[in-house]
This record gives sequence, structure tokens and C-alpha cells, in this order.
Amino acid sequence: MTLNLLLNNIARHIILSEADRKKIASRFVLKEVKKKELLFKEGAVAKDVAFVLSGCLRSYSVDENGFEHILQFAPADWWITDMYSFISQKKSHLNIEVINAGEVALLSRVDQLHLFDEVPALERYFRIITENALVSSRQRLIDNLSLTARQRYEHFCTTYPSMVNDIPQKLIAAYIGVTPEFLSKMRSELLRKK
Amino acid sequence: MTLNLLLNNIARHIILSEADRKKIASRFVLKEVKKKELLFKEGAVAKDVAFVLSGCLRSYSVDENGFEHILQFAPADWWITDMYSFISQKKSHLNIEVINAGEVALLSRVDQLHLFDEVPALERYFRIITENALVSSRQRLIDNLSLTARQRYEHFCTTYPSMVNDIPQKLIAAYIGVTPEFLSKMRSELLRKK
DNA sequence: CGTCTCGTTGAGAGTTTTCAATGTAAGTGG
DNA sequence: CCACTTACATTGAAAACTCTCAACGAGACG
Repeated sequence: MTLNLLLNNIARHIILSEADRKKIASRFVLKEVKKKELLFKEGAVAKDVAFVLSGCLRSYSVDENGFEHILQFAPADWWITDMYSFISQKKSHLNIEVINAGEVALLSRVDQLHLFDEVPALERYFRIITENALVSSRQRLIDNLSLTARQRYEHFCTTYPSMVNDIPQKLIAAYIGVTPEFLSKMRSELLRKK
Repeated sequence: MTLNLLLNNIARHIILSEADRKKIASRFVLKEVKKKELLFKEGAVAKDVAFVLSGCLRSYSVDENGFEHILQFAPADWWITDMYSFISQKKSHLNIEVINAGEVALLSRVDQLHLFDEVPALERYFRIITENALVSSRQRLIDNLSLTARQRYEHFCTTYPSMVNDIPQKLIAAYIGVTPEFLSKMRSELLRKK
């Protein structure tokens, strides 16, 4: 079944009965996404949270000078949304774009809140993964404050080895917080040293 | 009662019966904290999450060059802990220090998990505040990636106006991610412009 | 074959840090 | 309450880091 990746992900954190699985699965909507498609747009409300079944997405903001800054990459088995817009149902400041085509499972905030009442353990699941996301986000903040650009790039390479050769380098630059030109220069310097 | 600030904070997000209040209150331990005291130390396990009843704390990490980077300030009515250590019960990478003396209410992870079963709505409360903390953390990440040091300082001043004149400037520098010297230069430049 | 996006390279400019010196405010012990 | 000590803030000059702008090359795709 298509949602197995999702249900297994959930089952790694809480115990699911067969009835729970059915209740959960019934609330999700499947959607195929094409490369470069914008799943959510800045200015609109992020009605849903997306679980990536296949492919890869990214969330990013555009600053006043038109530069993009990447908040998150979401390969298969990850969640992605604009959390601010999703929980407040106000206008989003983020864009979510498809890097590599695939399929996502969408859950609206309204349906999520219904599910929390129908399947209380699911609220525990989201509490846990939100705690984990908070830890990651804060660790990245520490990294941005304490590491040099060179160290942030090396850190990215070891943390996401599968992505390094799979996505354009300008996206890595927009994630670690340097210009594409400067990332290029760092890379050529790293190669020269070997 | 001393825990009113805490119980009212919780009650802003969920409905609490009198019985719930008692169950919750019984799990917290009060602790007076003195200026410069380290509530949690790097290398130890952050057994508890702390709710600040009065005073002000900060969490920070120390990088390989000995520089401090501040993750969070916690004035009264805020939560603070090393989330990574608290949820995994592994060794902490953060220090939590008292900036201004006051009182905190401590809840251990074990007691928190018991409370989640005793008072299911409390798990909802923590889900909600964790969602909010995630939004803040990610917004700060965006700010660090897209704003100049000057803009980050101005942003800090408007976001935490009460703190600007209440804590040493070197702490603000360690929060926005510049050296104390450079913050001083930015400030003198801002004054000159007026 | 063109077109478009991406990556590379170089020179120059802008930002931020480092280091060292000085001044100032605040806490401590007598 | 004063003298002493310590931590914090300021300033300047030089160095380090990162960006900007412009040009060029390579590959992907229609």
C-alpha cells in the first residue's frame, strides 16, 4: 500500500492498531509532484503538512534582495510544511518547491486536529517528531553561529552525503548560508589540498 | 500559590480541571537560582525542563575556540532546557546559566512522561508549545541567513525591548552572532545617525 | 543548433574579526 | 565608605573572510 512508508514511520514511535492505521490513512490525500512545482507558495496559507513518499522537496524564503535561503530539505520519509502558516493558518512566508519529482501524502491541519482526538497516540507521535525537529533546528542555529563557512560545508557533506551529488550546488550554498560563487571557491580549495 | 504563573500559562492552551492542576503541580520541584549559577552543565544530562517563575536564564554552547553562542534567553513565563539532552537523556552540549536571580519550577523527563499519561491534555500543551518553539527557531535561522548584523541587532531590539538595557551587551552579541567589539561599533554608528 | 541554467574564476569592494590599548562601571573585602 | 579588583564597553588599525560583479566554460534540453 502506498502509505506504508508513512505508517511505518509513525509505528517507529508509537503503537498502531489496524483500526488506527485505517483512521489515519483515510485522512491523507496523495499527490504526485513534478520537478520545479511549487507545492506551497509564499502569501498563501499552508493548509497541509506533507509527508514525502518519494522524491525530494525544499522549503525556502526569499529575502528583500531576492536571494533564496533554504530552511529544509525533505527527501523520502520526511515531513515538510511551513510550520508557522500550518499551525496558525495565516499567510506563509515560505515557498516549498519540488527538487526531484515524486509523491507526497498531504494532511490538512483540520484533519490533523481531528485525528488527534480520534487517535490520541498520534498526537504523541507529532509531539515526538516536533521535539526532534526542534533539536535539529537549534543545532543548526548553533552550527551557523559557531562554524566557519568551510566547516558548515564539510558538516553538510557528512550529514547529507547522499544529497551532495544529487542536488545543484547553489542549493547547498543557499542552505549553509554562502553565495554560490564562494562555495565554488571553497570547493576548489578543498580539492587542491588533497 | 507559587505555581500560578505556570498553571495559567498551561491554561492558556488547554482546559485544566482542578484535579489536573493538582496532579501537574505535584510533579514540579521549586528551586531558587542565584546569579551566575549553572542550572545545567555541558557534559551532564539535562534531567529536567525548567519553567522560569522569576528572573532570567540563558542557554549557550561553547565552541572549539572558547566563544559562547546563545541559543535562548528565558525570562519569566518561559521554558528552558537542553532539548537534545532532555528528550534523549544523553550528555548535554549546552550550559544553562542564570543571568538574573529568581525561581524556577523543574519537571524531570520521567515525571513529564508520567504526566502525559495522567493528564493527556498536557501532552497537547507540550505539543503546542513545541510547535511554537520550532517556528521561532526556524524564523531565527532565516533571520541569521538573510539579515545583516545591523538588521539582526535592530530586530533584537524591537523583539526584546525589555532586555536590551537589562543584560550585558556581550550577551546580545553572542545571541545575534557578532563579536562584542563589532556590536559596539554598530551601536556607535546607529547613535551617530540620529 | 541555440538557449538556459549551473559552476568556475578573478579582481576589487565591503563586512566582520582580531588584537591591543584605554576608559568605565560594578562588585568585593577591608 | 574607600580602595581594589574584575568584568564590560569603546576605539583604532590591520588582517581575514565573504560578497559583488563580470566574464567564461560546460552540460542539459528542446
